[in-house]
Amino acid sequence: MHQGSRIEQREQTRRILVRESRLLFASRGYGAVGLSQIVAAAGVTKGALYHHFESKADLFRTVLEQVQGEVAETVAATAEAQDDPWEQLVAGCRAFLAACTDPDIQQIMLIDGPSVLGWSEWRALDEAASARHLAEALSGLIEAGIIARQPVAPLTHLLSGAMNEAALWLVSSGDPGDLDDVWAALSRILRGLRIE
Amino acid sequence: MHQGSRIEQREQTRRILVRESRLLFASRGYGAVGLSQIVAAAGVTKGALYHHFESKADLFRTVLEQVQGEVAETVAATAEAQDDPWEQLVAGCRAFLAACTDPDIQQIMLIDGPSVLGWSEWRALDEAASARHLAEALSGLIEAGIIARQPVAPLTHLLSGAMNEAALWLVSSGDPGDLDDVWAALSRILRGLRIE
DNA sequence: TCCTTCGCATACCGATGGTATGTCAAGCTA
DNA sequence: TAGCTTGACATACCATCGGTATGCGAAGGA
Repeated sequence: MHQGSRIEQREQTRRILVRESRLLFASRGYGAVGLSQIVAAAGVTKGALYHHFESKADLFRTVLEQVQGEVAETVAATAEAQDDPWEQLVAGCRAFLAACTDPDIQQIMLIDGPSVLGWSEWRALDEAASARHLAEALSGLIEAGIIARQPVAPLTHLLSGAMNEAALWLVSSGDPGDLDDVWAALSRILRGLRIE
Repeated sequence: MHQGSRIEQREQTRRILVRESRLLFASRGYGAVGLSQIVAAAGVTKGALYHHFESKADLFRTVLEQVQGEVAETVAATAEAQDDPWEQLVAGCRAFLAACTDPDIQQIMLIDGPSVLGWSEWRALDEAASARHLAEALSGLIEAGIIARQPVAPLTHLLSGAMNEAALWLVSSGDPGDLDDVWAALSRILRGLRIE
């Protein structure tokens, strides 16, 4: 069991706690998961958990940051594969929508996140991970004269909220064909932003 | 204390429980409110609470339905004051945005709702209260040839999610002038839906 | 007037998140 | 390498939580 140096052991324990709690939070929801289940799945005790995290919510925050980081990375990579700034926005939105079509990611990032951490803190984390890129893309397009000059923050949140809710609906609807319909509608909205 | 007939007394106790728990849920959030605080504020005991509701989540559901009902009523009344179907949509969206710019309503309807009841149940309640009207308005405008023919459900959720998130941001931003900016951006999106 | 019903209070329960303390190995020091 | 310190946990414990079982007294039908 115990092997490796202290910092290696420390990081491994922490990684296992994050990994197992992420699985549990995703599958059953934050409220329905007890610390006892988490530490049992991780093969440690509550002492270890509270040695690494200061509360159950703090552990959840770490998990949420990890999930948001992965989503943001995927979206950024997809967007950067495009050359044209407009195509970057479109590809990024499409990638975000696709990434959020994962029940585990939804449960942590969209459903429990705001309730557990409070909306303002959730917003700050989302801002740092994803929304900032969207806002930058939009303001770039404004500077380039592609879309009408306007404050970016409201538009960012309108689009972000639209995609979040649409992704949640997509999963609950069950019909995979709905993804095309959602994307068609979102594309129409995005296209409507362009100066004719 | 005890006065009136049995059904009057019953309904009064129930109303007080809903009213007080609504205040607490709104101000502190579902998770941070204990049943002991609720029954203390209502001047009853847990026995009374569990005589009327089968769980804490069940009580919250009743509160949520009340909040959603009030919002839906306000929105519907505002929309119906307009004659033109397009103006009804615009006025309804504006009224919804304004109604959701209330921290108490947000905490219950937008933040805790999906987490406490699960997203699918929250969606069903929202559908029954508000989203159905939005969907009907949109499909009416499609039939009238005002906006492009397309599946209504995706568009409904995109717009609904956009307004929810925008309302949350509005409150956190603090600047009341942002409401105009959000409305301008939302108006642009709505206008973009029209067939040119 | 008796008796049933029912709205609610009281008393209690297991489980939960959180804490205080104990323990033993890793790693520095001499 | 003996001894000491640090730190990564485990163990034991606690207050409070949501939830339940039971008791009780008034309302309302017989």
